Parts: sequence; structure tokens; C-alpha cells
Amino acid sequence: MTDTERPAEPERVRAPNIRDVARVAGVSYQTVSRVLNDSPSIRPETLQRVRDAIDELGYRPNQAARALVTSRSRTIGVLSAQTVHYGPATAINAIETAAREAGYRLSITNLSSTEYASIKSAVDYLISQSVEALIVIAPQVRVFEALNDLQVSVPFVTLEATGLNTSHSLWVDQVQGARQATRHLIDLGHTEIMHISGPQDWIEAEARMQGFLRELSDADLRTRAPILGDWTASFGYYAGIELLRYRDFSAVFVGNDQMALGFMHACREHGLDVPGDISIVGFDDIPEAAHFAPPLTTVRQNFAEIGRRAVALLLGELRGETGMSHEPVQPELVIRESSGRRR
Amino acid sequence: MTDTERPAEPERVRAPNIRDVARVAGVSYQTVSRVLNDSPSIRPETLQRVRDAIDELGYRPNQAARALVTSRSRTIGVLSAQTVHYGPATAINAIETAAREAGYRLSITNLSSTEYASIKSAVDYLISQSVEALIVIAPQVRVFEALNDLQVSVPFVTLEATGLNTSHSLWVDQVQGARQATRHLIDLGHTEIMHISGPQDWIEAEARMQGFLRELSDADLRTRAPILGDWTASFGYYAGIELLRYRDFSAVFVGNDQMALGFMHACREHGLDVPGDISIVGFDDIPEAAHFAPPLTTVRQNFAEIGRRAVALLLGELRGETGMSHEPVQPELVIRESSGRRR
DNA sequence: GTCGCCGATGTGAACGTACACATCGCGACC
DNA sequence: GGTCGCGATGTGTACGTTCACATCGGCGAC
Repeated sequence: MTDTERPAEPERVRAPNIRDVARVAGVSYQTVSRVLNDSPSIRPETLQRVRDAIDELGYRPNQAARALVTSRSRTIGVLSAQTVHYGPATAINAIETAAREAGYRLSITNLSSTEYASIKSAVDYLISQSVEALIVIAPQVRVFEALNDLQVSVPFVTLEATGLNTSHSLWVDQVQGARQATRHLIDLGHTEIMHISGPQDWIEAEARMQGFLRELSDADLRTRAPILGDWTASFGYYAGIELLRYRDFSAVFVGNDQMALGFMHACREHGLDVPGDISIVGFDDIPEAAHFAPPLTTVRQNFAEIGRRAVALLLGELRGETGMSHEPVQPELVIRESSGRRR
Repeated sequence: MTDTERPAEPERVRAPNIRDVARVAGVSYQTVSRVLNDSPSIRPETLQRVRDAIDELGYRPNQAARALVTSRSRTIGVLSAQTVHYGPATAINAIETAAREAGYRLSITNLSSTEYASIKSAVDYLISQSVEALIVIAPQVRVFEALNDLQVSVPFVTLEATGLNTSHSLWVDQVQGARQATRHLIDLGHTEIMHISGPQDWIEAEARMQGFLRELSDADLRTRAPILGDWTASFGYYAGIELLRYRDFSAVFVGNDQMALGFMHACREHGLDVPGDISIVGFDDIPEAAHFAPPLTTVRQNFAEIGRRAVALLLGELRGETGMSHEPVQPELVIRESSGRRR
């Protein structure tokens, strides 16, 4: 009856913890903790014993316990929408890499909708995971409004916005990019230029449209109502079919490369030559754009750079550094063969 | 000296916890816990008081503490590589949605490389987060080998593989898809068919190549060494430039749509008509493929379906259900205009 | 009227870790 | 030679939650 009083059958195998390791290594649990946290004052011999014990047991630190006691999760939350798009996906990749290099991990949540409730629930979730910082890649206007309301208590940045809220935003200067694209078409002699835009509630779409309109008005050219699309190639195609029935323009600045692809498809079906009959400029420079028919003139955005900067900014803020750079990243016009001199 | 012994200045604001809520609501912390966990036996009036207290304090449950005590994190780990690609990105999106609907969240880790150490460290991280299940979207052969070695203790599935390890895999029947694509070209009268494949260590690339080779050999046609590419449009372009110098073939089955796009670009530069001179079939059916010049015949994969199934499978396993379906998803040949009868 | 049961609520412990502080041994210094 | 300091290690406690069990009041059945 010495041991049987407590039926010590470990029915469900418990993962080894820090005390198990300590027992095997013949040290106290605190010493194990020190090894795990790279404490300097450990005798090399002890260090080795502990390490051996860790390997022997297959011990892995329990992050939940760590997070609980330190209230540091070493996790950056990412709130995103539309991760299928090339831009966000590239940015997330860069963020993941940069975060990992700094010893941080990511917790990603997609927005099911841009409803306030959905945003709130996503932010709540991330906060309750005690994420130390937040990166928001959800370029709809509403998301930013909700975020302002929500009084987020951790450092956060929003990506791909347009300086709406400069203290928390890291952005590509989309207005500038749109102006470059439009300027390029004007320089080629075009005077009747259309714009196919993204969805109205997207901040980028709005910014590109603004850049387009301003450049036109600076050049004293006629402006016309942009078409509001949904970023897809299919939309570009159907918009093209519609617009080309009148064809009272000789150039189009399209809000992204996918829609530009669809538009070129429509041009082909109408027997129109690009750039002979119609010049087209896109936006984003997705890797495929260089191989469109014809290769697309477009505005390159460095999504990866933005992702890296976001992480650097947040980590700096976590270390207490302040006044870090929020300078916009400058996009770059890449001239290929879809744009040409007006005939 | 009643209260001053312990200098109760809360210098650093602590987030409210369950006991703070209990105090405000005038109940015990356990009652609060019951409210949080939807316990049935709570008086409506008490319920309301607790809810009010939660709102008043802005209380959010601490997931770390929860995970610690329950050893249930309500988190599914996702191990992935190449999330920028359309397929993985779509799958992850579907996984996130399905998981969220079931009350689960995602913890995503990208592989920095396919080295064993990198895989091990990624799995270790996810396990130490006490993820309850694992989804692996990293279609390199090596990853699977490492996974077998690693003795993962939680339920896991791998995505987009090809039945290498059927008990843990959910897969699109890529061999079948490749056969359909090849058969289509044969049916059109082509006898000299090239294949541009993906990277050699990708399981999908291998499977598509196998399907291609088997179909050719079933038809008693000459097989030739496939070109090993890297999935990018640029590779397709350069491969095209190289291959078209000889042009001892009239059709190409390309391992994915991006490379097919690049290849068509090369055809254009050579003054070759697609499908007049050369027929092309791709793989994946990315949304843009319908708008290529010409619209691409390709094999559609339902990535979202795979993602959903993966989550359903894992959740079933977590509930103790067994023998769930691992049937492959059947891909579908989408015939557009890039393939035509041999002239 | 009393017993037993059940609904509603409360108390003690545990999860695995890190931090603050305590302890111990040993060499150096005066 | 005693004390001081420091490197190396050990002990207590807190983090916020859930689980197992205890308690308490009321109601129905006999």
C-alpha cells in the first residue's frame, strides 16, 4: 500500500515538463529554465547535462505557460483580408520571414467580412492571444475606422494604406504611382484616358483613382468617371467589352494587373491592337505581367519591402525605440510594351 | 495599517482577469468561468450581471491561461511553403474559414527551407504552441520524409500530395489530371508532345510528370525527357525560347499555368500561333488563365475543397471519429482555346 | 415533517513556466 | 583568518484559467 493509494497510471501521457527534465538532469527546475533562456551563469558541465536530458525526454517548452507568466507571446498578430491576392500574400511571406528571424511568430486571422463585428472579433481574438503587436493588411476603409474605434492597446501598423493615419501606417505611395502611370500615358500623347478602378471601399483603389484624376487635371485633360471593378481579370474583360463599344479613348490606366489582363483580352476580341489602338498601364507588377500579350507596362510595388519594414517598425517600438521612419515606399513605373505613342 | 502594508499601486496596468469580473459582478470566479463556457445551469439574472461586468471591464479571456490548463489550444497549425502561389494561398484561405466556423484558429509557419532542421524547428514550434492538429502544405518530398521521422503526436494531414502516405494525405489526383491533359492532346492528333515540369523535389511535379509519361506510353507514343522548371512564368518563357529553336513537337503539356503563360510568350516572339502551330495545356486553372492570349486549356484543381476537407477530417479525428474519407479530389480538364487539332 | 435530490454557486487545486529572492561554496582582499 | 563578493544553484510564488469536489437552499415525495 505504499504506492497503490494513488493509482499512478498515467493513462494519458503527459508531455514532459521542466521538472521532469530537472529530475533527469539532477538539477533544479530553475536551472533548466536558465538553460532554456540562455542565462550566462551556468557551468558548462551542467549545461550539457540539462541539454542531454532535454533531448532524452524530447522536451519542448510549453508556449502557453511561457506566455501566461511573461505575458509575452513572442507573437505578432496579422489581421488580413484577401490573402489570395499577390500583394498581401507576398507581404505576409516577408513578414513571416522577418518575424522569424527576430524570434517572433505570426498569428494570422482572416476577416470573414468587413463588418464591424467581424473586425472586433478578430482583434479580440488576437489580443486575447496576447500578441505583442498587430499588423493589419486589410485595405478597406471600414477596417481602419473600426480599428480607430477599438482602442488597440498594442503597437500596430496598417499596410498598403495611403497615409490616412500616418502615425500607424506604412504605405506605398499609391497616389504617386498612379500619377506616374497617368503621366506616362499623357507623355505618349494620349488625351482621352479611361480608368478602371478597384472596389470603392478599398483604400488603394481610392488612392490610385485620386492620383489619376489629379494628374489629368494638372494636364488640363478631360476627366471621366472611372469604372469601379473588383480586381479580377474577369471584371477587366467584361468592362472592356462594354467600354470598347464606344471607344472614345485611346488609353486606359487599370487599377491592377489582373484587370488589365482581362481588358487586353477584350481588346483582342474586338480586333484591337495593344498598344497600336489602345495603350494600357496596370498596377502591381505581378510576376506574370512581363509575359502578358503584350508584356504589360505597370507600376511596381515592393510588397516584400513593406512587410519587412512593418516588422522592423513594430519590433523597434516593442524595444521602446521611437520616432521610427514611416516614410512611404516609392513605387516604380515599369515600361513594357502595352503602352505606346498615340496614333 | 489595514491596507497600506501592501503598496497597491498598479503601476503597470494589468488586464482584467476572471476574478476582477467576479468581484464587479458580485459572484465567484467560477461562476464567471461558467458563463464563459456556456454552462447550462446559470440563473439568467446572474448571467446578465456577469455579462455586464465583462463589458464594463472590457475583459477578454486569456488564451494562454486557457491553453495551459486545458492543454487545448483550439488552434490548428499550418506548416507551409510557397504561400505566394495561388494554390496554397487559396487552400489556406479555405482552411482558415472552415477552422473559424468550427471555433478553431490557425497558426501558420512558413518553412525557411526544406532542410530537416528547418522542418523540425517549425514542427517543434507548432507543437509547443499545443496545436491540436497539423496541416502540412509543403509539397516537397523531403518534408514528408522529415514528417515521418518526427513522430508527430497530433493528428495531421498533408495537402496536395499524391497518395504517398494515404492515411495522412488529402490529395488531388494529379496523376489523373495529367493523364486527362495529355489524353486531350493525343485526341487532338498530336504525337510529339513535350512536357515542362515543376521542380524535381515537388511531389505534384513528379505526379504530373508520371501521369504524362504513363498516358504517352499507353498510347505508344514517343516519350522525351521533360524539362524541369521552377513554376515561374519567366522559366516558361526561357524554356520556350530554348525549345522552339528545334520545334520537333506540336504540343506541350506545361506543369502549371504560370509557366504556360511564359511559354506562350515565347511562342509569340517566334511568330508561332497558339494553337495553330503549337497546342498548350496548363495545370491549376488560376483565375487569370481564362484571359490569357489565347485563353488557356488547363486542369482545374479545387484547392478550396481540399482545404475544407482537411479541416473536416482533422476535426473529426479530434472528436474521436475514425475512418473518415481520404478519397482524392478529382481534377477537371477545362478546354479553352490554347489547344487545337494538329495541322 | 423529513429525507433526498437537484439546481445554483463557491472553494481548492492544478496546469508549466519565469521572476525575485535565498542559499551555498569558494577565492580574494585587508 | 574573517569577511566580502560573486558565480552557481535552489526555493517560493505568481500568472489566469478550468476541473473536481464541496456547499447551500428549496422543492417534491413519502
